[in-house]
Amino acid sequence: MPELPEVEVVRAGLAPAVTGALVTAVEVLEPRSLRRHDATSGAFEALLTGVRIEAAVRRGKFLWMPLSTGRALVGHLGMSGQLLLRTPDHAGDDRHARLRLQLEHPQHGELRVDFVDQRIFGSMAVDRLLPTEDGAPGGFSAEVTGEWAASIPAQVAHIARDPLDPAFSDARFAEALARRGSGVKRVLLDQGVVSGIGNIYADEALWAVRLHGEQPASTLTRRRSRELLNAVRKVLEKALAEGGTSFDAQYVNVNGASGYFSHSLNAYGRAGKPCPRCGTTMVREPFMNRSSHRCPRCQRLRMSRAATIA
DNA sequence: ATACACGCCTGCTGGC
DNA sequence: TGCCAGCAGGCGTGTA
Repeated sequence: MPELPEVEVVRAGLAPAVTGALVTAVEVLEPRSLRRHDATSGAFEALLTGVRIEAAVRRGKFLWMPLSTGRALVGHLGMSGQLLLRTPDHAGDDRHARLRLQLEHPQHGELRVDFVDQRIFGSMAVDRLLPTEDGAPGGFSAEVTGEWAASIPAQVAHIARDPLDPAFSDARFAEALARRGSGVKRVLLDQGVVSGIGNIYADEALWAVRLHGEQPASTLTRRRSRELLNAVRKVLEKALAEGGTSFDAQYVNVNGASGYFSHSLNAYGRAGKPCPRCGTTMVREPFMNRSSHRCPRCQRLRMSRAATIA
């Protein structure tokens, strides 16, 4: 399941191929992948055909491509989504191909972008762009000039900035933790507080700072919340560095899911295995219809402000 | 406002 | 061998 690092790898791979490209044809193979497209503004195909792509931008796990029309093509990969850059005549396993864009790029010629999504949790949509509240760029991209620069798709506007965004406010993150009575892992997964973190990197960051995911967020001292945020950044950057090395710049097989297996994970998926730090057998526990992974010795629930003990 | 349950989805795995 | 429950889990929506 792609989280921030995987989506950034997709964005970075896509950007050079789609920036400046003209959409020449659109094929909708699976209408359910357009669940988040508001058809009252026009049909998906019609809003894209003949339109130029200006850039590839990302905030958290959301990815969008500003268009010459002033709108944006927004994508979320969900659990199993991929955006694959292919040659126009690519043939192969198309069982899970949901959407297909034919592009004409001034330098690279004809290209094809396939939205492939086995579970159909992901989606694509053409959405309108709104100005950002703080006037800062809406998300991360290499290109920073254009009408779209300080804007965000309507359906992404409620998502907080991610921890790698220069405009992310560390102070507001700390305040949000201090206000919440729920477990710190829930808060990490709340995309309205901080975006880009999913189950895997939440578990990894919590392990790194020896925190129990059910530790009430409000019991963390400022110092502890700072340590947690630093750990989150470190985990995301490490994954990004590892995931970003394995794709070909020309024809990117931008695979959000496969990158995970090359990462060295300390907590996620390690139930029954020794904690890399202390050797204690790690456990898996039910959490919000999924699982949490932790070391029962390093990551204990602490009473009150004792959460400061590392 | 915050918190939590639920539905959406497919394919793989393990138990009986 | 075949069937089915369980699991993977982000996000929008609905309810309290």
